[in-house]
Amino acid sequence: MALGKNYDAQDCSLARALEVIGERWTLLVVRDAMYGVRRFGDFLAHLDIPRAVLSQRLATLVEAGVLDKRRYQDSPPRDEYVLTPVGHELWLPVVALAQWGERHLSGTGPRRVFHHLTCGSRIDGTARCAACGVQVSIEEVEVRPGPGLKGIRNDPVSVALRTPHRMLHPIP
Amino acid sequence: MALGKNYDAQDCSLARALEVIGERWTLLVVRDAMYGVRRFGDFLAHLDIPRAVLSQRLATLVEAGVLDKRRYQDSPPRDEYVLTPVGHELWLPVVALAQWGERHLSGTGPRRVFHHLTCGSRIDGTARCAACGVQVSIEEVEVRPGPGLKGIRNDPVSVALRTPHRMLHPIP
DNA sequence: CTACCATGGTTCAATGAACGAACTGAGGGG
DNA sequence: CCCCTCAGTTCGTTCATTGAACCATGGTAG
Repeated sequence: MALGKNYDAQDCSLARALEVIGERWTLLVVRDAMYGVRRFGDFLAHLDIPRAVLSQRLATLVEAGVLDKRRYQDSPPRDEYVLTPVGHELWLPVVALAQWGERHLSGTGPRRVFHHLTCGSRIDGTARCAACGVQVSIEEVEVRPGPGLKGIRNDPVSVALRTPHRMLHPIP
Repeated sequence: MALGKNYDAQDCSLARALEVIGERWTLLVVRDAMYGVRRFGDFLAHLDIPRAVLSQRLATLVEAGVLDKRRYQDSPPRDEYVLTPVGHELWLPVVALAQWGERHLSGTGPRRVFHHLTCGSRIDGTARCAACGVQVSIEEVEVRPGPGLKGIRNDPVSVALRTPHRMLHPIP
């Protein structure tokens, strides 16, 4: 779908949020960044998204302060996109939505499961650790493949996520 | 914006969720339904959305089981759109996103504040009551206007929300 | 020095979605 | 009989997404 960008008439924080992360593909780009995807080519291969759209979305997210674009080598010059602290805080909405989708729209059980690094227990839709009972920030989380995962894709990101992986740590 | 509808290549619960609530306007329709908006004309006036788009979004949400369309009077025949239990569970993602928008994108402070009906304390981005420490479902919540609210709009919904209002209860 | 490759884009024509104004249709009410 | 309301549908224009092709930078191999 195409989403227009603005909801000018809405005096509402949700509308402001949607102007940043409500465009098509944007929240999936953020999800990938949370997994640790950082390079243009990896986003591209994992998302199956037109290059022009990815380019535009990354620019929007950088401008909104969700991603930071930074040089990680000079020769040849290469930039990577990394989540800022503002981006980290999208963790809560993202888990909440993913859990809703898992509960009501996915026939097959969870595709990926989030675990608390320090205790290993599962994290629920409010980003709380079931065992510890505390709010868990994204830095303390590990993704593991779940029973509903089909594992059809063979891009580097999908391959890396077939084994447990610490959130935010670089892929591949 | 326009969002295409599918993310076929993504084997991910978040992608499934976005196929339902990720289209332009859809999440704002859900938010309005949470406020208690039920009639076509009220959504229309409050959202400033093209009629054809609203019509299509309502149909999608009904089909996905988020809204229920039901006759509430026979003469003249009139239908209303009401959130289902599946729709109620979008409460958590919606507060989480709204709170993120409020924290990082709204200059002026919260536009609307959610309070726990039984104790009156504020509800945070994980839908927990600050005082009671429990998870609060949408049925037990009241919206109140916040300091950042501009109050420019004069449609029936905006007017009704200028005073505290219990979530899900019919507007106006 | 030249050819080729990888990465990270931009450009462009075609398709599809959103927009907004006009129209339809069912059903009162005066 | 005329007019009004509510809930849509239809339609031409504008705008976003798509996907293929192209470009630019900087290695690297011969």
